[in-house]
Amino acid sequence: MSYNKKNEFNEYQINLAEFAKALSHPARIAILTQLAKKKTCICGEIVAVMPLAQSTVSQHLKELKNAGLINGEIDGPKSCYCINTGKLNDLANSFITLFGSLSGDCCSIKKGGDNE
Amino acid sequence: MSYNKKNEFNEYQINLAEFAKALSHPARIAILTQLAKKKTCICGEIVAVMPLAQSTVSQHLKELKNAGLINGEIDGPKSCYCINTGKLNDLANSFITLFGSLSGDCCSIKKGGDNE
DNA sequence: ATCACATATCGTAGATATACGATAAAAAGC
DNA sequence: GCTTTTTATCGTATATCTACGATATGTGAT
Repeated sequence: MSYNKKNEFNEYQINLAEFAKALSHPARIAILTQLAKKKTCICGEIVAVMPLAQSTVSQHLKELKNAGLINGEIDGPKSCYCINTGKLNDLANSFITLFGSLSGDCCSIKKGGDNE
Repeated sequence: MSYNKKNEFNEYQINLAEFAKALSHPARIAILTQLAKKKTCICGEIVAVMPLAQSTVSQHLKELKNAGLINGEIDGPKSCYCINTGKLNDLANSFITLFGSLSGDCCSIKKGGDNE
């Protein structure tokens, strides 16, 4: 019947979840980190640094682009990516706000020591 | 041959990605928000507020628990959940650090205006 | 012991995600 | 125009996620 109920939540929750999803693979974290490290926006270089096939990296780049976290531009035969700082900061701030709102103390459950 | 290469990334990246994955569904964001709102740790109440079946909510709770973001405790016939503030703050801080490191300015790509 | 209630787990169907190689597309150089 | 280089897309197999109903489990009351 229904195999996806994501849309029944509110936009704020959907947005945050989508952002989190974009970051939910180590390769995508690694790509973002790499893009930040070399301020010039590499592309084939990313492939070289990753333990993944070129096509797979390209797919991850596409997802990051779809999420709006990076921009891409064609530069001759190469492609040139860089972080979309505005969007990323926006979402990061939403996340930080969420974290803040979650930090309240909780009920009676054992605290201290048990961290997992 | 290999359908999962996540382990070929470093631990930091894997940890952040797992945290992000735990947050990558609106239902789980909603659950955390709800847990924070009512400081007393509800459980059946969560089901009541969600557009999901009881078993589905239970599954989401389990994932959050596996990720270490919430604690669960049996309280009579009910189950009682609450946010694991320590772990959540830890991970949140890692994320905030990541965001900080990504905020550098980028190459020549058009800036301003294009926010996807 | 039995019943009622709350929750967890099982089984499962369909959707998505992740990975790859193969191939297409687009630009630069010959 | 053809080749090389670089990247994107297609087709695909397998794994994982998401959802549900059904059922098991566990507790408290009767």
